[in-house]
Amino acid sequence: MSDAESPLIDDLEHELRAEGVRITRQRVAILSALANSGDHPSAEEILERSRKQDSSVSLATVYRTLSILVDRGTVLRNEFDGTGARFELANKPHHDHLIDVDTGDVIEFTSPRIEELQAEIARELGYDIVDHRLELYGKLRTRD
Amino acid sequence: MSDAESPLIDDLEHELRAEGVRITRQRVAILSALANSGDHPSAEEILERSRKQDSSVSLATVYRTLSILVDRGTVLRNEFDGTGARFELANKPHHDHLIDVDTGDVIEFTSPRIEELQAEIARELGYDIVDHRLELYGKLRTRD
DNA sequence: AATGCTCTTGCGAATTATTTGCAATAAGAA
DNA sequence: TTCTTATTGCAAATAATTCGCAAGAGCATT
Repeated sequence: MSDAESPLIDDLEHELRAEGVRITRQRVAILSALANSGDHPSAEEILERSRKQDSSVSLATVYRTLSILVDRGTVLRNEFDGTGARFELANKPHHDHLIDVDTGDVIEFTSPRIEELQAEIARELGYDIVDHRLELYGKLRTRD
Repeated sequence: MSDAESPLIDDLEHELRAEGVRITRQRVAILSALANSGDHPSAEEILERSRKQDSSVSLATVYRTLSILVDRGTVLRNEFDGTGARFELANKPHHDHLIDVDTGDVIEFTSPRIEELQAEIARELGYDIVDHRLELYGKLRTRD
């Protein structure tokens, strides 16, 4: 059993260190939890998952670390339903979300056309977009 | 000085009454506050504004009433920045929002093209859209 | 207008999600 | 190893919203 981390975690650590962010056990555990999550975990879920690697992680540290990572753009914060934020590593290309209102499942999608239209609309209104949020809430189409 | 309410409030009252919702002083005051607001007030702001008409309104009642109105589709709930919900009467045609990140101003816009694309994307993923949220966060374009 | 059944209200306490103060601890440079 | 300073865990503090409950209205009926 090696202690070797994944190249992804390794890269993130180096980037962070380069910016003067100290690499603590807890932060590595949190980054790992995020890196190993294919979904969009809440702070509470990230706490549970990172504790498997380092049981000393506390919820306050999860929040503090997420805050740093979100500010740096390393992590994306989403607020899908209004019941707490959900996070994901920002190592994938930009995408928006479709939330299944029945199951809570989150599906990622991209639409360059929509992005273009957004920029166009903002431009017409005299603005430059600094961020945007597009969420579709849907029900699985059935043929009952 | 007449006590006559606006036709809008009047209509809303009738609709609500028809659905068995009791029309209380507080509810009328809250509806008026919403009807007279061109912006997107928070629950706290709606409390202040409705108290001008009926000083007995409490924050709990504002929330309870908003909840009823949102469920009925009479009022729309937005969560722009994550610091509390903002509400607006749903008597205007559908629109999305562009939030000025510097001033907090909210500009409404519509884009039939984006709506179409959203439906198309959902359809391709096997879903029917039941709701959606599109928010653009922008900075006023300047020529400094 | 008075009655009564039921819904609504105000109040304060309870929740939920997140942030903060503080003393103890650990990173990382020397 | 040592030292300086950032980071941590814990518990208490916030912020936004919801809830329990007894008192107080709606409104359909008389």
